[in-house]
Amino acid sequence: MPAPGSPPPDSASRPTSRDVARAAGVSQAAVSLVLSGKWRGRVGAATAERVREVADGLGYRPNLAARNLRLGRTRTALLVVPALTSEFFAGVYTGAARVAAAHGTGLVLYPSPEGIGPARDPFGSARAALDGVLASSMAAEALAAIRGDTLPLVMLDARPRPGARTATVNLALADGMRKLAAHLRALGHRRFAHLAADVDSWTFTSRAAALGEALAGTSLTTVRAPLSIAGAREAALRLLDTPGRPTAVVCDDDLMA
DNA sequence: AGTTACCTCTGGCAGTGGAC
DNA sequence: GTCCACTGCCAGAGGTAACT
Repeated sequence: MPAPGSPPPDSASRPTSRDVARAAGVSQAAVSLVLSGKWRGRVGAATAERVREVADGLGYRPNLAARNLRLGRTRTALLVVPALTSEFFAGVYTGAARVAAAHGTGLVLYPSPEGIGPARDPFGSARAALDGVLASSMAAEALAAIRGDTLPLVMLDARPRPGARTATVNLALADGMRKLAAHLRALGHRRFAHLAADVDSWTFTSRAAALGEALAGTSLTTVRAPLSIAGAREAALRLLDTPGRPTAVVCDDDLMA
């Protein structure tokens, strides 16, 4: 019998549930039930208390690799974003991580070095390391290397794919543009410019279309600019230097604004 | 090339004791 | 003797590395 608090002699490194079982005088299965909180009705209260005490004394921590192996899931999800230069993505991560934690799942952030292009698999075998993938402002096709055709995928701010096994959460782009246009019109603006991000993605294309529709019948000039402060500034200066310059400029992104 | 060990979890089942 | 609730154990699955 090992001294309380010290690992049994045959335990080469960290204690296992088998060590706890041996020290507590119960089966390994009973240890599993107690420590996973599913013991009521199957293990006596006194026994459960003893198992917990022994586990604490030995410093037992479940082996996550073995648990993942047994359960076939890792309680880990990956959030892929095309960049970390925008506060928007920081907000996405914070919110997603909070909700994931509330469901007992960890969230790993992966700013893809390829931007919105096809993302590489950061794990080598993401399908074995993850339970699911979340992606913000990226096309589902760009995530093929990471998720294959098996990992669940939730897309944020991306083209909906009817029929595909993919959930999509989108902003109310058209409604937002309508409200924005109505607000600017109410302020008396009649000449508009759209400082559009020079990025070929569904969200920016959709925003442009929605804005065009909302401002139909007005003077709307669209200028494309790199998604950066310097690029947007240069494009805006050019725009404001033209005759009949716009009185209101709508930007695709906070960075450009 | 085939076998074993690693570690955890869980469905199914056996043993025990109390009530009727 | 039968039924039921409670308690705890057995067996097997899962991927990979080490071993035979």
